[in-house]
Order: sequence, then C-alpha cells, then structure tokens
Amino acid sequence: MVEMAAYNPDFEEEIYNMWEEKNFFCPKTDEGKENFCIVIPPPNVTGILHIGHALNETLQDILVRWKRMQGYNVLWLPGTDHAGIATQNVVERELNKEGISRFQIGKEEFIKKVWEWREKYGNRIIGQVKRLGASCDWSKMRFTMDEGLSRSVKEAFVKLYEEDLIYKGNYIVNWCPHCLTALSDLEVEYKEENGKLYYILYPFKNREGGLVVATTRPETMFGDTAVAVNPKDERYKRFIGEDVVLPIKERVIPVIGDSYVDTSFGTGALKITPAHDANDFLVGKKHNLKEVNVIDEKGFMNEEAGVFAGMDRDACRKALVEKLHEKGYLVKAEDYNHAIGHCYRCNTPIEPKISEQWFLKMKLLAKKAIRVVKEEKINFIPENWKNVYFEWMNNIRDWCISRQIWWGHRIPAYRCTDCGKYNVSIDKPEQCKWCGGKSLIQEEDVLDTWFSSALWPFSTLGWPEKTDSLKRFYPTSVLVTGFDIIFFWVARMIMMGLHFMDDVPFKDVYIHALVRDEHGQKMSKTKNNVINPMDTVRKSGADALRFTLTALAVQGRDIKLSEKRIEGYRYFMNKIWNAYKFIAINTEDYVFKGKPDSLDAASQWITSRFYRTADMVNKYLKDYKFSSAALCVYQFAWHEFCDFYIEMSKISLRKKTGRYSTQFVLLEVFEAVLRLLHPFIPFVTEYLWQKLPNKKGESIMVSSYPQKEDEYILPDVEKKMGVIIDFSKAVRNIRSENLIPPSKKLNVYFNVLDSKIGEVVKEYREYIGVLAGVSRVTISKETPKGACFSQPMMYGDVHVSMEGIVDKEKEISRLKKQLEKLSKTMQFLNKKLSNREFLSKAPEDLVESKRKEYNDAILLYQKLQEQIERVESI
RNA sequence: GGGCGAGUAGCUCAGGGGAAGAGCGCCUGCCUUACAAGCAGGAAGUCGCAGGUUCAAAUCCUGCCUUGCCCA
Repeated sequence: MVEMAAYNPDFEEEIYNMWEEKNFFCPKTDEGKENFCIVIPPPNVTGILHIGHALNETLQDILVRWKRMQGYNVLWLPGTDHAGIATQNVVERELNKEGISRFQIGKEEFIKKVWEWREKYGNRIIGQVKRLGASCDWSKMRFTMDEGLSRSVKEAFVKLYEEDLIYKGNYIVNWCPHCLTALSDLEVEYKEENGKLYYILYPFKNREGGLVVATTRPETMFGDTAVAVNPKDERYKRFIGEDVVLPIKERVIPVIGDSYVDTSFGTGALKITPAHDANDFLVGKKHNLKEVNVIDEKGFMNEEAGVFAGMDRDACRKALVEKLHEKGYLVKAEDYNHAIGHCYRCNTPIEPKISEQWFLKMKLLAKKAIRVVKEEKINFIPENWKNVYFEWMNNIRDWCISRQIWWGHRIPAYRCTDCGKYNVSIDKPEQCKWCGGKSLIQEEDVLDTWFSSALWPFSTLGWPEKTDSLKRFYPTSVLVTGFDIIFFWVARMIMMGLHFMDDVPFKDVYIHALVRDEHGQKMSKTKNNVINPMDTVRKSGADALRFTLTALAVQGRDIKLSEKRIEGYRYFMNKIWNAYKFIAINTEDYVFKGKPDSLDAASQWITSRFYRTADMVNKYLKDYKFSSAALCVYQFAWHEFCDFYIEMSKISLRKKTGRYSTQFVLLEVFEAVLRLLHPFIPFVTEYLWQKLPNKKGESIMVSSYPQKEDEYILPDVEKKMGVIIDFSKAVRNIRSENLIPPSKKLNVYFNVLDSKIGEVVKEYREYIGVLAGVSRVTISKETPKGACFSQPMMYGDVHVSMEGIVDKEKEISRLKKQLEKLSKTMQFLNKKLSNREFLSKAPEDLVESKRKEYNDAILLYQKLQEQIERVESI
C-alpha cells in the first residue's frame, strides 16, 4: 500500500547531501564531450544570502544541471571574494563593540582578526547557496585572498606595470573620510539631496563691486585659487585677468576665462577649488592654479580654514555661512537639489581629494574589449545591455586601483629608501634594481577588490599556471549576473581576460533583473520588505522558491516577488507529488514486461505532447528564456498530464487489456517529466524519481535530459484528441452553466457532420465519459427528439438531454451570449472579405482561411439560432 | 542634460503585423477514491494618448504623456 503524506519539502537537505557525497557536482572529463563552464559571481564573504543571490544561483544551476544532463563536461566553479572595504568595516565594527579601534591593535593583528572572522563566518553564505540546491563543484572552491589567487593578482599587477599600463600619480580622487581610502569612480553613488545654492560676493581687488559666485559647498572656498567665467560671457569677459579677494580668507585670486563654465548656472561665475572638486582640478591644471587642500582625510577643516579649522565639513559650512552673512558677503541662499556622491560601502559623503594613487590605464584595454562585443565574440542577453556597456567603455577613465585599507592584496611595489624609485615584482627583490640599495619597503596600499575579481574567470582556473582546467574550460561558456555590476565586474573581466588570456572570458553574458518586493520597491531592511530566501526555503522549500524566481525571470524586467507567489508555486510541487501518488497507487502490481506493442490514443497523445514540450523547453533554455521554459513544463505537467492524461488513464487502468500499457506510459512519461523539470526543481524531482520502478541510474541529476523525438510526435493523434477535448469541454460548459451536479451522469448525443469525426468520437467515447461525466454517447446524424441542451460546434453538435432540468431562461441566455460573440466575428470577417484590397493583396491562404472561418461562422450562427428557437418552444 | 526600458484583465506579467493570453484575485458549482494546496465552468481588456506606414497595427514609424533605471 502506498502511504504518503502531503508534500513537505523537509527531504531537501538529505537529497543535497547525497549528491555531494556521490561527487555528482564534479565535472566529467570526457574528451569526446563538449565542455561547459560557469564561474560563479563570487558573493562577498561578509554577506548573507539575499534574494538576488537566490535568483542568480538558481539560473546558473538550471543551466548547469541542464547541460550536465545533456552530457557535457560541466564545471560550475564556486568561490567568494574578500570584499576589502566591506569586510574591513564589518570586523572593525565588531572590534569597536569591544571598545577597540583597529589602530590600537595595529595592522598585522587586525588582519589576523579578519582572517579569524572569515574562518568563522566566511562560508556562511556558501552553506546558503548549497541549501538552494546549487550544484557547484565545491572541491574547486576559490577565495580571492587564497594563495593561488593572490599569486595571480601579483602576476597581473607586475605585468601591467611592466607594460606601462599601471602608473602612480597625484590626482584628485574620490576619498571616503570614513573608510579613509580612495575609491574608484564606480564606487561612488550619487544621490539627490536637498541642499542650498549659496551666492557669495568676491570683491574685486582693484575696483568697486565684485563677482558673485554660486556654490553648493561654501566651506571649500578656503581652497579657491581662482574665479572662472566663460570668455564668451558678455557680462564678465572684461574682468578676465583681474583679481578678486577671497572673503574672510582675504587671499587674492585671479579671474580666469574658461569655456568649461556654464553661463546659465548660478551667476555664470564659478569659484575654482582644484583640491576639492574633480572638474575644478582639471581647470586648475589647465591654468596652472595652485592646489590648496583645506579638508583633511577624516573630513575636518585644516589650518587653511583659519578659525574654522578642526570643524567637520558640515559644521564649518554652517558657521561660515553665518559669518559670510554677518559680513555682508552672502548675497542670497536658495533651495537647490543636487546629486551628492556617497561611499557605496558606508554611505558617507565623498570628499574629492588630491592624493597619490595607483592607476590602471584603461583606454587601450577598453578598445579591445569594445571590439569583441561588436564582433559578437561576446553576446549580451538581453542584447540592449550591450549599449550600456559601450556607453561606459567609450567614456572610460583610468581606474584608481589603490586603496588605503588593510584588508586586501598588498601592492607588489617596493620603494627604495635610497633612490626613492619603485621596484615592482612578485617577490621582494634583494636589492634595488635602480641603485642597488638594500633597503626596500613594500607599498602599504592594497588593491581594489575588483582588481582581483577582474581576473576571476582565469585566476580560479589556475592562471598563471597553464593548468588542464584552464585549457579545458577557458573561455567559460556563460556569465550570469545582475546589471548592477556590468561596469564593476563584467567589463573589467572582459578587459583582463583579453589582455592576459588573449581570448574572451565568456561567450555569453546573461544579465538578469533585480528582485523587488511586490510593489516594485527595492528590498531594504529599513523598508522592512525584505524576503529572506532562507526563511522562504524553510517555509516553502527551495524548489518552490527556485521555481517562482524562474517563472518570474522574464528578460529585461525587474522581478516583483511576494510570499504569496511563492506559496502559489509550492502548490505545483504538491501537484507533482500527488501525480506521483496516483501513479504509485496504480502501479503497485507493475512489473516491467517490455515495451507494450501498442498504445491507446491517450497514451500516444501524451507521449506526443511530451516530446513537443521537451523540444520547446530545450529551445527556450538555449535562448535563456528561463520563464518560458519553466512555464512550458508547468503547463504540460499540470494541464495536460494531470488534468487530461491521468483522468483518461483511469479508464484503461480498470481494463485487463490496457492496464499494463497505461501503467507503462504513466511511468515513462512521469519519469521523463521529472527529468524535464529537474533543473528547475531539483529536490522534489530527485526524491520522487528515486521511488520510481523505471528509473535508470543512480540519480536523476546524472540521467539524460529529454529532447525531441520525432517518431513520437503524432499530429494526427493530437488532432483527434483535440476533438475529444473540445467535445468534453462543450459538455462541461453545458453542465456548469446549467448547474448540473457532477454526480449526475449524462446521456449525450453527438450529431456529427463528418463521419470520420463520428468514428473518432465513437472510438474514444470513454474518454469523454471520464472527462465530462458522460454515461452514454450516441452518435447520430439526426438531432435527437425531445428537450436538449445543445452546443453547436464546427464539426458537430453536442446534445444533452434536459431530462427534467428545465431552466429555459438560463440556457437561452447562455446560447445568446455565444450568438452575440459570433455575430461580432461575422461582422468583422464580412468586412474583411468584402474589401477588395484585402482579397487582392493579402496572402491567398489567409484569404482562404478567413473565408472558411466566415462560412463556418454562418453555419454555427444558424445552428445556434435553431437551438434557441427549439429551447424557446419547449 | 544623455542613454536604455516600461505602460496589455482588479494585480503581476507573457505576446510582438492577420480581431487578446497566462498566473493570482473575483463569481458559480462540486469533498468526482492522486491532490479542497484540489476539480469544473464563468465574468473581466478601445493593448497609455495622437498621428503615420499597411489590404491589415497591441505589434512597425513619429510625436506626446506617465513611469522606472543607468550615466553626467
């Protein structure tokens, strides 16, 4: 006896452990087979899994399981990245809780603490990725700070330096006064804020009056070294070359002319602060202006600010504005919204600051990287991300790669204390190659985490060693990631891959959407709308979560996710579960006796439909149409296999002759459906598959993926079953609309036009019986005598004896509704067919089919009318 | 300011030249021996607005409106 409770995903972890123990995640290395490789976008070690990761891992796992089942040598290479600033901040916060600052314990001790922290928590997210079912080869897991990858980073740095692509220079960079480090342009997030635009009078030195400049940052005025106006500006051009006096500070600065100045902004006169504004920096360079630093690395005013020294930026602004007002320099202040840059790790407002940093020259690298996408050696899916990529690449600026933090890859540059020059090499040199000096000190700065991430597709495979893995799996097949890191990561991997491997790092880039809450809001803790994937997994199972994300993963649109949605797809798991239960109950006596000689129509039909479905799923997956693929199997499994085939199988299971072949097909198709579904919902499919008597092999995940089999696709059978289904639906409609209870079995008459259809109906009337609750079917060319509900159809009419059920009005209104609809159709068709242009210009077969439609409609119309009259006459 | 999307049923979204589709929700009837986490049926849309191309436009083109995101 089959005894199974309702679906409950508690078995998922057990299944995962089994897979892992049996090493199913490791790639085969079958020389005859194609290779398929994905490197995971490394989640950072500080993190816990959020719903975006869940989507990302799910899509990759679908591809990987699909390809594995198709027989490829599949490697899904996992790992984590060290997330320099983020991790340092997390550990620092922990220390602060104990009242310790990192400076108290020093760099060495602090780094030790970070490693300890990483040992303890760094793999937390990996456990969560596993819980989702991700079939990564965990034996090859990498970490950006591990020995091999550190070696790759050094190698890459040294090479780039030797090729003159890396330089050190004094430039204005984005400085985070909280993290105390430089950031790359990308690591700054601009946010609109309500600020003020202050109009400040800078008096002329040698004449009356002055220039009024507009600024959002008055506190930087201590660093002003010029006032700029547009040389075309009639209002001001005569003042170019004169001097103004910086209020409060009383410094004399020149008025310069530069076309960079936007005459329509503010007053058209711009204060120039080369040391604290990126644009002003460039203007300053052009005009040879002095760079006066007025804000220190922690965001406090320095001695240049006079009495304001020691205040932070905000406090200084407030106090200074008051003072300017008092002294009559403040002309006005108006409300002004503008975008302010913030540190993407700690959200502190960025301070543009001049400092000495290491940069990577991008122009050349970018050029090649643009070309491979243009030449379609790399394809973005969806395609339009290509434009985003080009846009950024065409306007690329040099990449500031040095960070003044402690946690990361220390720059392999050694400064000679004797001659001051750098020796850049993988290991610390014995002596300075410039002067032979012995005293070499390694650079304190570390590299941007993204520098190591940029090497990920080949560093993880063993580069710079020429390993087998590297040979076999580079270039990788596809990269699956979110659009938010196209610049941060995707573009840089392409540049580095081309530079070091002389080949693209991946052939396809699938960019998926962001997961939002059900109202389209970004999920965030403060909004309290976060769906924690692990909570969901506990509640509904990883399969339900995966299937939901997949079903919603339509290209080019954000995903709006709600708990309810997940629950809904959990019902699908339950449906599969119950289908199994039905099959199990009905195959208890099943013993395999070979393939049946012949199959009944229903079995042929479901087999045919299955292979069509399998074909579509493969096509969709090939095009990365995850949602369509998932919904396509869903539709088949639920609405064809369960709703129709299982229902129809109930007839033949009762018969001696058909029982075996039906059991066989139930098992075969169900087993195949499980395989078709496996990449999407690996757990429940494995669990049920293991129970099937007809499974072949150790695990569904290493069985074969279904594909199109032409010999089983039978259009004729599908057509016939289509008739049966239509007839059944007609009866169901009559039944429902007239509130005839399912318990009441019906006598049905079919008045067929075509004797062939009559034969089909006759042959398969049992199906109609079980599908529509019909006890007797009579085929006749005559309309039966007596009161009937009738449903006219193109190929014949269904009549159901009213037998005492006489709600005439209800039946008439049901028919009239159809009549109305039909008359609209006829009007439309008539109009079309009386249009000469349509007849002469539209393709012939279309005209023909419209004609047929019209004729059919006329016929149906007449029949409906007759039936209405008949009912009325009762 | 520049770029890229989106606007289709109450909601979430497919579709992408031959008169509208799904899931959820809603209404009606059913505990039909796998499943009430279910079954059957039904209602519901000028496909953002205005032009244009076409025999034919939700679909292609132009403009506008609304809206989201990215970059400056």
